Amino acid sequence: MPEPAPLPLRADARRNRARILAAAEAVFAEKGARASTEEVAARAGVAIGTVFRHFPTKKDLLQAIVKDLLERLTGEIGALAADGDPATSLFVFFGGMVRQAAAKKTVADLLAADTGVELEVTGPVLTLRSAVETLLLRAQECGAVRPEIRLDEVLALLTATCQGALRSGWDAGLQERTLAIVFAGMRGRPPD
Amino acid sequence: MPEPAPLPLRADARRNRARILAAAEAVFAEKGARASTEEVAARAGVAIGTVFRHFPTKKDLLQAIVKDLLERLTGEIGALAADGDPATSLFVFFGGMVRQAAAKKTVADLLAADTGVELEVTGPVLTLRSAVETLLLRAQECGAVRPEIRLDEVLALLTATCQGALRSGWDAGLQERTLAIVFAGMRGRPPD
Amino acid sequence: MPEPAPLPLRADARRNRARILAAAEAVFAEKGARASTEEVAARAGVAIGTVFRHFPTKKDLLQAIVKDLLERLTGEIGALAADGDPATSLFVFFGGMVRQAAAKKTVADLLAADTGVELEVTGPVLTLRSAVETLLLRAQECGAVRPEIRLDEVLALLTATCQGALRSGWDAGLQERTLAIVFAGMRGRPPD
Amino acid sequence: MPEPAPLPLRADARRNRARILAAAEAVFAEKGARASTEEVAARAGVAIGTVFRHFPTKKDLLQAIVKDLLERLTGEIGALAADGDPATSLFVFFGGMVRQAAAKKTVADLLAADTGVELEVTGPVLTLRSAVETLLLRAQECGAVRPEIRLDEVLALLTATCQGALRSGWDAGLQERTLAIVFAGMRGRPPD
DNA sequence: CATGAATGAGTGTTCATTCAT
DNA sequence: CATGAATGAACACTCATTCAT
Repeated sequence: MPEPAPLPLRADARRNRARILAAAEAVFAEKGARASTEEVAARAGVAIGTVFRHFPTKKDLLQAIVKDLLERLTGEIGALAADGDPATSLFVFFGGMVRQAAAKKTVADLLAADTGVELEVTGPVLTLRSAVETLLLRAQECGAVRPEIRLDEVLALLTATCQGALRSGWDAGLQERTLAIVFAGMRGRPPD
Repeated sequence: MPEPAPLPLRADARRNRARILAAAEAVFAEKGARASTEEVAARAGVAIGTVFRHFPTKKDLLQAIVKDLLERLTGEIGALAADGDPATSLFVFFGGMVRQAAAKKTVADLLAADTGVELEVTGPVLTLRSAVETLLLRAQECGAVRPEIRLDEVLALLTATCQGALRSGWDAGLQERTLAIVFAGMRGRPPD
Repeated sequence: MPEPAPLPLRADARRNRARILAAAEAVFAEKGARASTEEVAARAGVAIGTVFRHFPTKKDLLQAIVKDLLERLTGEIGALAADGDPATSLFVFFGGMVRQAAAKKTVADLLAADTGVELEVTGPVLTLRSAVETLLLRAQECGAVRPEIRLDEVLALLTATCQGALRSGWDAGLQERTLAIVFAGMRGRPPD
Repeated sequence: MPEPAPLPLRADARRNRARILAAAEAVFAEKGARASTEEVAARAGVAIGTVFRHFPTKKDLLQAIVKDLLERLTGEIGALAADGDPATSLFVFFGGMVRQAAAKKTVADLLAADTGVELEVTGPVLTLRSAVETLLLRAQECGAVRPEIRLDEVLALLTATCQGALRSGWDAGLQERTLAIVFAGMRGRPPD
């Protein structure tokens, strides 16, 4: 098991780490995972060496971004599970994620990216899974999603739709109509 | 308009062209469009110069593969439109494509891939579109697909599902259950 | 000593040889010695193999062109020596060569070209030398060129002026004014 | 306008930059502009990447050499204009340049070379032009150069003679005798 | 003999990663 | 710690030359 990320002590180092992560998310969102590490450094306003001090390989940097993202998503789901309407929360979350995937390359692209390396983020992914599961179960309890549908299918549809939205540049209308079909499939009846 | 691919005349050249295409499809399927042209050459058992004689740039090679593939798909659809049951043909084709995407990275990955270059294959894509349209209209005529669904959504779902299947490595069961949900959405009623 | 160029027997081969030489002269005149042999073949309307059958290396091809050129020049000088005015023939020849160098890259460029290989054309060069010498001696006899000037200087000035004209793209006026200065130097008195 | 060459700040980088420039001048002087960048790197004792960090393209490297050279020449002329005898300064400079061209391929070869790319060095060239103009005007004022001769002809003769000296390998004696003729043409009377 | 496909060493250039300053 | 210069393997592409058809 890799060391659990020793937090840097000096304030400027922590600040740099954050700036690098933000820059990396922006750069990779814009240009995909093939953007060069140099560009991330430039956007972050630090030297290339600093990036590699914080993230010894490019893979580490990508993993860190994805982990951040997964945690943020898990948080959003938690909020929905606490306050949201059980019948719609799953669809709200699902739709939001797809809509944002179309804007940022990050989510879908990095989750299964064409990096040539496998990003190891199983931990955060599992957490996300169970967060989504909560939404799913609650939706099924009130009949908003057909009972035989499992978590795996929901996640499969989620990643598929994100990838599709991302890579094919759907416009807003197409996105909504496509989601409507998927949601109808999950509900087991025509869109309203 | 660039010259429409000067097909080689000599038998050995035609053989090599085919071997290169096959090798390229295999290599890019396995490692994505970032695999090197050298590797394609090696797999084809030819020297690097031979690859570039047949396909002057890497982009040309990728385009050739995609074009081949689109034409093959269009052919399959034609057959279904001729002989198949209107109510199921669309689903048969859709499912088949997703299943094959899971095996080969080619389809979805190359169609909108992270190549850094835009592949110009609009012609074959349009042909494919209208082939799919035929299946869709016929399915709608017999009530197998809800009438308000348009071609664009079908294609969006198709590419999304292929991408998902491809990039996330769905197993056969998951694939079928996911497709069942999508098909239910298109039919407007629960899966049978 | 290399074999004295075994003349090809078949008529079509001889024709091809001539077409290749003409094409090579044109191509190299236009684009310099770095133009590809493929381009020569294309311009000649033959396959690349045919070029290499006639001229086993690119160097051989360049040599052949230069030799041709030198022989043509030697011929022109012979004509001038036979019919021309002794006082002006040298200047006529000199000027003509520079003017043509400006139009064609051939002369000057190939004579000392940046080919990376030394073209071995000593024989034809010696012949050309003695042809020019005739013009020089006759010019000196009638006082049109200062007596202490030697053949080497004339040739040096000739190649220098050709190179200059060629590589720096002099316009017609500049060419004439520059030649006037050189000729004044050779005559030993101001230009008329 | 491209950024004006971000001069490196660190001492080792400045040292490397200088070594690369020196190596490039030597290599290109010896083998012409077609020598490979790799060879420059080897001669400079650095890795290939270092050359490209300092000069992002081969063209940039060539330009840097030429610019350096032009500035050095302009400096020499400035010194002559300040201290030298007006009647001889132009000839001293002209002769010096030709003599050095014979030793180094650099000057003439790179100024109008067969590089395949146009080197953009108009700025430094213009500066050099006006420096030479100073020498010319002063020489004409004291009757050492005929008044109708323009700057363009002087420069034309200069580049031509450099090219000639360079590409044909004149020996010292030939060089001097050839220059004597050119100078006689510029003075309008026989060499002394 | 002509053809033109195949070869493969070589070129300019990029970029993740290391390490001296 | 940060910096940014150095490294060098890798890549797309070219072209003189060879050789099967």
